[in-house]
Amino acid sequence: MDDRIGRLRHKHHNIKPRSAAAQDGSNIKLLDCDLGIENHVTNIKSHSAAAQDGSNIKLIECGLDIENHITPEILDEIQNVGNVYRLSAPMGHVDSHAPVSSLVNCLEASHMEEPDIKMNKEMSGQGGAKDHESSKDSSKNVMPTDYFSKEPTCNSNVQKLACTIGDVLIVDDLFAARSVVDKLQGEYRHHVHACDTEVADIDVKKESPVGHGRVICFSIYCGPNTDFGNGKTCIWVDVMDSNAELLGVFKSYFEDPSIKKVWHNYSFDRHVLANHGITPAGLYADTMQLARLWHSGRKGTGGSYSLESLTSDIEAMNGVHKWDRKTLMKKTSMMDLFGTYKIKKDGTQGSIKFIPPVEELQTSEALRDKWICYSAGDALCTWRLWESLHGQLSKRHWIFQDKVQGSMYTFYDKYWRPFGELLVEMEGHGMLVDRPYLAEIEKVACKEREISIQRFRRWVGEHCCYANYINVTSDAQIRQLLFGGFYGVEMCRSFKVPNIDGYIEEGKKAPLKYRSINICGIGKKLPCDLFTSGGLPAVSMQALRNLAGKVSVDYLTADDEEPFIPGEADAILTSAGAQGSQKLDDLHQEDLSAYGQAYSAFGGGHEGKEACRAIAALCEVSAIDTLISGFIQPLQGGDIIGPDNRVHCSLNLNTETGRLSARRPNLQNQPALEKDRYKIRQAFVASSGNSLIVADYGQLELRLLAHLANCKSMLEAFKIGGDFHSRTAMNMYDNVKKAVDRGDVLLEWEPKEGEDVPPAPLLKDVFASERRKAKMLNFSIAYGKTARGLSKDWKVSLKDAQATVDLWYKDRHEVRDWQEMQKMNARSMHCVHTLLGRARHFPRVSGSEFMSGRIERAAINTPVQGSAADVAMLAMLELWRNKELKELGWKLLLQVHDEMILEGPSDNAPYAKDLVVKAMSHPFDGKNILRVDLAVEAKYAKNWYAAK
DNA sequence: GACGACAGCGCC
DNA sequence: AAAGGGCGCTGTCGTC
Repeated sequence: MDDRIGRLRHKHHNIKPRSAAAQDGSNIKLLDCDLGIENHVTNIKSHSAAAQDGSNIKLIECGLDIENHITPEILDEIQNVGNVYRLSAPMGHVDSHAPVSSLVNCLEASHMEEPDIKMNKEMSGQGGAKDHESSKDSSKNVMPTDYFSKEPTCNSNVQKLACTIGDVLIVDDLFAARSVVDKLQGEYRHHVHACDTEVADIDVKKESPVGHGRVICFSIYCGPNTDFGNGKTCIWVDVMDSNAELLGVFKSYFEDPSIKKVWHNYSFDRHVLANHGITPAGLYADTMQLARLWHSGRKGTGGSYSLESLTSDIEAMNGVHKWDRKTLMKKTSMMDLFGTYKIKKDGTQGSIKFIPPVEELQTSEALRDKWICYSAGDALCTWRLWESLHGQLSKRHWIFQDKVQGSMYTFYDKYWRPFGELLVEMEGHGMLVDRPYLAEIEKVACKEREISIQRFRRWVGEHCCYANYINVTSDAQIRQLLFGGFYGVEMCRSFKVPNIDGYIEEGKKAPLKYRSINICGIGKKLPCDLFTSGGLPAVSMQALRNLAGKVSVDYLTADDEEPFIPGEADAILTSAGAQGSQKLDDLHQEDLSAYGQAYSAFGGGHEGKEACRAIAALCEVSAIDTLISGFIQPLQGGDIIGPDNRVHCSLNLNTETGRLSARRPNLQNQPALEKDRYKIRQAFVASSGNSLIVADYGQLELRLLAHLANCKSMLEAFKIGGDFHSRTAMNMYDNVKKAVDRGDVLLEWEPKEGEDVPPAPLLKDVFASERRKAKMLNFSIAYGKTARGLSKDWKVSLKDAQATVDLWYKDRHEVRDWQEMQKMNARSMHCVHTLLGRARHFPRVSGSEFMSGRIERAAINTPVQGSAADVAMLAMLELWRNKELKELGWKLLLQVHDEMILEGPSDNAPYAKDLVVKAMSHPFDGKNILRVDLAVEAKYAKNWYAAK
């Protein structure tokens, strides 16, 4: 216990006499955030006076409507004291789950530097030489709190490194290596060890460290109270070239599970070490994930989660001991240390910096010392960052189920540390991809794409002489063609395009690689109701569909080729059959309502139809294009395919809500079944003798919303089971309910033995539009979608949309109350919490009570999405730890938020599937503590498509 | 040629 | 003024 606790105790004594005066039963709670002690006080005035006398008390009012208990004058007084925080909740939610307890993290958080108000996305910029995980590591990036960055950059300023060469024990022979390992595994085995590697032969922007990258050196630091000779505390080991065998000496050390190792972005180092046959064990902490837990929203601050960025953030390093902070140095980026300007031909200094290859840094006589300091500094910085975040997270209460379960560091130990280990294993396994299949599919897709392009060009040719030059994947060119002359788009504009047929410009003798063409508007004012954020007419799929209508491109008339539908015969019947009949309708009935807005803009008739068909062809092109360039091609690319023919994406805990994200490639956005016209998911297969189990949660987020809001109607609907959206529709519309009550329609129907036709029509058929709306609302409401947005989507008036929204809330008022409460939390505490007690912090809006709608929507969505992420994580840990599944040979490969994919032997797949379902539906240490059941559906098959 | 902004789109 | 949360990736185009 440090003196901080002592001070707080003292404060607590100050309060006590006053709280004793609290007699009238009013329910105001005082919660000392740092200690979690609750008092009941009524005498607000004396309490606030206590605060004024210099003590640092936080008053929290919770579980009731504060205005009923405190007069405005008193409120003013309290708020003038400073350091007063309050939370109020609507009446009727006194007992609620998150509020009382989950304040604590908010209070901690409110002392932190707030992110910039803009919630702009971090671009996918990649960091230094080795940061596998995205970490903005730009040398241009100067953070507001970065007082180190005032130092001169570049050149040989070794002092500014975290350590000097004199601190570093350089290990480059067997004798030294063995003696160091002896100390690490002997004398210092109980220390916390920070480790870091430097890696060559990898392009972190493209390649996975699984199967790529070679360790050329590594560094270890295990605290200041060590001595590896002559007072040296840092270890740096050269394992390049002739020293490669030294790595083997450290194998037992890295694999020793009893030695507590801290890494910054463990995933990367672990995979690279695995390339050398070393399987690190003893993960004690990953400072990158600690930092995410500490504060999930650093994206907008100008910094991110790179070691450099975190160690230069005074708030992140706040937990470092005082004696250490004096000498605290941030990690300096490679660019600052080793970047040099290119010299142009004329001898002047260029403006582009470049960094020599890491091998050169390590071997160059001039740079080697600096390189060693840099590398050793990484371990040192990681250690200090761990120390700081450990200290800070240890002081934050972890509250789950209204009880303090420990600190947020406890949370890390219990969940995110093992989860981190699990994720790394999953990355290591990867998914097997059937590349020949993809190649086949690509041919067909390209052919279909070409047909649609020709269709479109044929039509364009009637309006523009450069039809063959137009780049159909250029938004700007399409916009120019369709909207030139209207909506603020100039009439004509020139574009630089590849000179495909050798056009020779005036005055030139030979054709140039590029030429410019002049694209003018088609001269008809097309209606436009979608615009980009920049105010220009949108040419997105949605916008083009509005113009084209539902007409589809008919390949048979365009070409003698049969349309290609890959896959099994039964699947063809379901998907192609439906589309086929749609086409026939269009042809035979001449249903003009199928044509979109372009029809009348072109005066109807043949012209109008042709315009619609052409724009539909363009839609087709863009749809096929995204499949080819986004999925089919990259999955075949050598960049991401490992030596084992498997794809090893990286799985990151880098989201605001605690969901996972996947990168290089993103396996979480593979086309879904309905839209997967080429069945890309069939390319993800199990290896020989194995199957995939794909297990899905049913309506996970909605179930959590029902739980969190304690919504009677929703809980009831889930309890009864069946089609949730149909039930929603029934509860929204009286006429639907009556029809159901009368037995005219069925809510849902499970065919029983000997039945093949339902005894009455189904709700989803009879009241299709009602159910569609209900379904849409079910998803939208949790995201905070407004009536305004719905009115746009549904093309109805704001009033009508609002009325429909109100219908949804009719029997779900608890949801509305709960959402209001989350918004209030966000407003007053600047944070909200998930089921497991993780916090998400929101930026303060300076000098104004105004809270942007975006923050409010995030506030109501985060507990839902984040809690679902918590449940998914718990489920994964259950699956991972399940002894039976392990013995049967099943491994987790991928998670797609509410879907788990495992691979294992086909012969026990049916049994394993049941184990998976059981584990997932009871993710809380084998139990389900929620107010709702967790529905899980699972299948097994040889590939991802078939198992869905 | 590299980089970043923008638009757009895939998933849950 | 805009008004659905959370991601990653690809393409184009302007700029340096």
